[in-house]
Amino acid sequence: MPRVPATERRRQLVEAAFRVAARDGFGALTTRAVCAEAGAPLAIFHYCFASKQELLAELTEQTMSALFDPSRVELGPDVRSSLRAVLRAYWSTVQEEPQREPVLMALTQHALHEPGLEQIAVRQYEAYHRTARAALELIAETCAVTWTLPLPRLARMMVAVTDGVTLAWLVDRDSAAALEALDSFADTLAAHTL
Amino acid sequence: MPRVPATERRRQLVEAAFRVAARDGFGALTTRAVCAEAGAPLAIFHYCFASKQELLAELTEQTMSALFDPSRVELGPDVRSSLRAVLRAYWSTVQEEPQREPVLMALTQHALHEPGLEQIAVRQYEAYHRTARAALELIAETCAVTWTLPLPRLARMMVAVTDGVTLAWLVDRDSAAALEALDSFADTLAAHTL
DNA sequence: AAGCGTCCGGGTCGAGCGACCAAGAAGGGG
DNA sequence: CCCCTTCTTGGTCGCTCGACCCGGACGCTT
Repeated sequence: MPRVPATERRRQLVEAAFRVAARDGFGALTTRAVCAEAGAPLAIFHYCFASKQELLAELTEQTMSALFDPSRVELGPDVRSSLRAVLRAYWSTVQEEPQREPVLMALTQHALHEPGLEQIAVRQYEAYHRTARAALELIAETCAVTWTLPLPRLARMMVAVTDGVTLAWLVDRDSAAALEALDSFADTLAAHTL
Repeated sequence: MPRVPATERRRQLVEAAFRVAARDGFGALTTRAVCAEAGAPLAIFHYCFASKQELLAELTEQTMSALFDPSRVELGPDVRSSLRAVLRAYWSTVQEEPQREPVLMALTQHALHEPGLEQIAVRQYEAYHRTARAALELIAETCAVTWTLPLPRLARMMVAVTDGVTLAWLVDRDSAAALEALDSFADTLAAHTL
């Protein structure tokens, strides 16, 4: 084992944890599995992290930071095509890294029932809603329109759409149906502009 | 412990399992916790179930059977109000038994990564889509309209809406925002009629 | 080259897990 | 009445888990 600074080791372990959770499921995410995946002895773990919870918190943050960025999407000329572009961009990130969303969902699910981790799920969804809101504001600005519904509500709807479509896809892996649904949602949401 | 037929015991254990999962989270759903909740000795478990997986399968089936039934919803005069009625009826079942959806979602999540349980999640979502489709057909018939999108796609959208809204609500427990989102979705989906 | 803070790693502890067993109690049918 | 199926029960096995300890190796500083 090469000698490596602790912060770097932490990063390695977080990455290994992601791979384990993605490949074998959240239930298989044990300290032993993480260390084995990282090719490190078991005791490394509690040298780098005070507890497993600390790893989970960092794993969430790390995975969230790779989140979809709406400001890099090339918007269309009108609201409808812009919304499609945003949702399709989200979807392409899901397809590119099909493991990220399941891991994030499992982390949310886990955090909801784990004392001391609840706020992780809350911050996760605050970030989702912030992202959706930013995308909506960007579209309104670019296409020179105003939304006829309160922005927070539209943002919630958009997060619900992406979450819902993703969840169904996780189960049946019907990518075509997922993309169709997202496109149709883009059309329906576009109706809420003036 | 009173003497009780095995099938009845199974039912008791499934109910106890639901209470444990609802109260303490899916991670706390152990054979010991279930038996303790049912007030039964541990060995009862493997007398009634061949394995823990068998309990989980039955728990899913049992919980699904209490699912929302769209045929009992009083539809409105037009598509928009009918859709609102259906979604609001779904939401009221969520509010009445706020534990059911989290348990079902955790079961789905677990089934996705557990060999031999994957088909449970698939059947779960087939049931969801069937239910949504039935509701949409009922609305079309009652309001004498036709949908301008393929029924399977609309059904998928509806399931995505309910799942997405429910998921966000599990995190922030903002019931008002959830209901607003559902109402707005009803309005947008109603646009897809001729 | 000596010293010291940083990092490695084998080994282990107690708790909790799913699964199982053998013995015993209940109770209905012959 | 006894027997035999059905159900109950305490105990325990083998395993994995998170957490931890401590001796030792590294390598930078002085």
